Amino acid sequence: MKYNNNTREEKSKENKKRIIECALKLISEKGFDNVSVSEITNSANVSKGAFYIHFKSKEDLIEQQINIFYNEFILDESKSKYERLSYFINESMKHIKNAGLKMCQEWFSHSVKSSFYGKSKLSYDLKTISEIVGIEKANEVISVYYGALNLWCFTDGIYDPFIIVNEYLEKFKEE
Amino acid sequence: MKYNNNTREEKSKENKKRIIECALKLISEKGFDNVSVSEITNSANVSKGAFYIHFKSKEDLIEQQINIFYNEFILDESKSKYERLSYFINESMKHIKNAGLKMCQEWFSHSVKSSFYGKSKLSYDLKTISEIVGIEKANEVISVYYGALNLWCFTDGIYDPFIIVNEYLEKFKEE
Amino acid sequence: MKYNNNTREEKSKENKKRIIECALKLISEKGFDNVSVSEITNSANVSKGAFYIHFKSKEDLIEQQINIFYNEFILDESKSKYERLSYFINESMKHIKNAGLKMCQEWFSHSVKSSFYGKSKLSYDLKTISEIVGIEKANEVISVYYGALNLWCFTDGIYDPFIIVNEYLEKFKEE
Amino acid sequence: MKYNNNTREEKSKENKKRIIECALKLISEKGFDNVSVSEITNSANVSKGAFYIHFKSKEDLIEQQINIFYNEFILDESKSKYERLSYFINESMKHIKNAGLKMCQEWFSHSVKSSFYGKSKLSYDLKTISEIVGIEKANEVISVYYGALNLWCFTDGIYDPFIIVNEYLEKFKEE
DNA sequence: GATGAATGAGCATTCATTCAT
DNA sequence: CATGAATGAATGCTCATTCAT
Repeated sequence: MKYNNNTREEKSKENKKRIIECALKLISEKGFDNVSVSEITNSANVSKGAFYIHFKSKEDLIEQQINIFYNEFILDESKSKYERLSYFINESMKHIKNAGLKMCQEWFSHSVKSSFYGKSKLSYDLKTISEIVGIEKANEVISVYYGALNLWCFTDGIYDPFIIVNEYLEKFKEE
Repeated sequence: MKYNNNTREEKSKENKKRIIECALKLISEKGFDNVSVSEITNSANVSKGAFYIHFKSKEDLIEQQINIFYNEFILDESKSKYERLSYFINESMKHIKNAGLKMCQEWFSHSVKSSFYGKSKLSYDLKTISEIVGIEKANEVISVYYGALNLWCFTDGIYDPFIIVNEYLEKFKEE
Repeated sequence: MKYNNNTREEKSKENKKRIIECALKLISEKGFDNVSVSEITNSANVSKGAFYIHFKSKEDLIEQQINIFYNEFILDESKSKYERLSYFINESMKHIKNAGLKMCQEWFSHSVKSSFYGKSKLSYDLKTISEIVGIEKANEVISVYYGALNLWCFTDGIYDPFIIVNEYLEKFKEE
Repeated sequence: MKYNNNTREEKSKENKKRIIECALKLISEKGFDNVSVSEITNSANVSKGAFYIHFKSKEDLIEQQINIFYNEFILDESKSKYERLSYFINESMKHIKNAGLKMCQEWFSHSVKSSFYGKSKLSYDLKTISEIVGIEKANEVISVYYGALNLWCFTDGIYDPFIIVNEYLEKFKEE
């Protein structure tokens, strides 16, 4: 009985995982609004009903997943201000670039309208960066960081956010 | 005869104007995707068909209007680098803030996915700012500028883009 | 479990059957282009969405049904050329007359524009008749056969295709 | 005044002529149902209203024009039965082939549903052919003739109606 | 006669969500 | 938990026709 249950639970988790994987793949290819629940469930080889077992709604999926951008970085307090700032932002950006241009565009497009999700990453970034450079400078750093990502998205990948951000970060070297 | 013609044309133009006004109002309240053509025409008191006399499609409306963010500024060459940069960016931002937070969010959301429209503003901004501070610094300035607007959008208006950008621009005072 | 499944499946099949029945009835009364999906689903007492579970599109319905005119006949090789030809064509015509004048008109109207579906019946007829009378005569036989059906359609049923065709077929008696 | 009137009338007639020409061109390219009144008037460089001065409805246009297939042939009584039959049918078919495959498909598609127009050509053909070969044989001749045209339409022009019909007509040579 | 903006019913199709099985 | 048929409101868009000018 327990064994069966475990199997069931595992299958269920696998289903959810597969739904998420397929959904993210499709969303990053076509954009959230242009992917239907049917497409997701077909591609994940589960029923439409299964989707609604794991997610309250289609929105819920993206809201659960958008945290892909919101990740924990362990900051080593022994490093210099510049090193920590650079580490945090570069790691974050690697993470974002990894998810792909389309996914980042999707994230901007979505977050900009629905402040809640933008906020969850934003407030984490703000908190982390504030701890390093103080609250006054944090807004500017965030601006450059988000602005560079924007440029990357706007130009369909032509502008490299790493270059812009790291050039800007240079000025924290001296401090 | 000519007069009559004018009246007809004028009525048509008024209709188009009213459609645009109502559309922008609704879009800035609810977001482009959440406003239907029916809603727009109902609110503008014209028939659905009338919409398609003036706009090729629903997309066409926003694409015609989104240029609101793309504005020409004549820069006074006698001023200092800082003054010109500050003037250009602050005037642009005024323009954008005037259109409203929702409209700016809509613009980000739309532009980030369809590089074409983003590009038309972006390339103009880039060209103008490059002329003032040189191409190397322009990317960073744009990053801060767009990033600050982003922050404004992300936080539903809590963060003031003017403060962030102008604080950043201070460093061009000395140059 | 199996039983339940059957019930569900059966209901679904019944729905599809009812949609087809109602659609054919309406189409034969008003013509394909003058029947909307709404009319069909209303008359079949199902939702509009249900239609699209069973058919990819409105066109798909007629394309699935038009095969009513394309039927397999087993030809007894021991019979004479005339007997086999007569049997094949008369059985085909019975089949077509059964579907009704309007349906046949619909079929002509549809097939004549979209060669694909006309072709599927045509190529089958051609192949079968060629096997009996040889390829040279087959075109003429087909012409008479299709022409007689045309006459039937053109005259809203006044001309009897059986008479025309069978009179023509007489000449194969001697061969 | 009179002169002006004439000019006006002439212009009006030219307009109608141009509308018809453009309409037939478009219809023969795209099919009656797929050509809108707008397309016709745009292509003819007249206003939409002008269309409705000359034609009661869109249907009215095709109904006025479909007579392209219904043409008078003067038959020389001194010729043989075969010669007259061959002349009449071949001239008719030339006429039809001239109008184009699409137009003929359109004619079949339209006539088959609306017996009236089909009948006008049909009854003329029937009358003429009856006068040559007698009423008993006329149906068969018409069947072959219409059937061959059908084959031509069904196969998108692959089957040559002239060959089929003329081969069939051979048998009237002896008579 | 000519214009063309305006109409608005109508269309095919989509899709997030539900729920009986 | 899982299924997938069913729902039906909603959507963007078309287009024959009208009519004030």
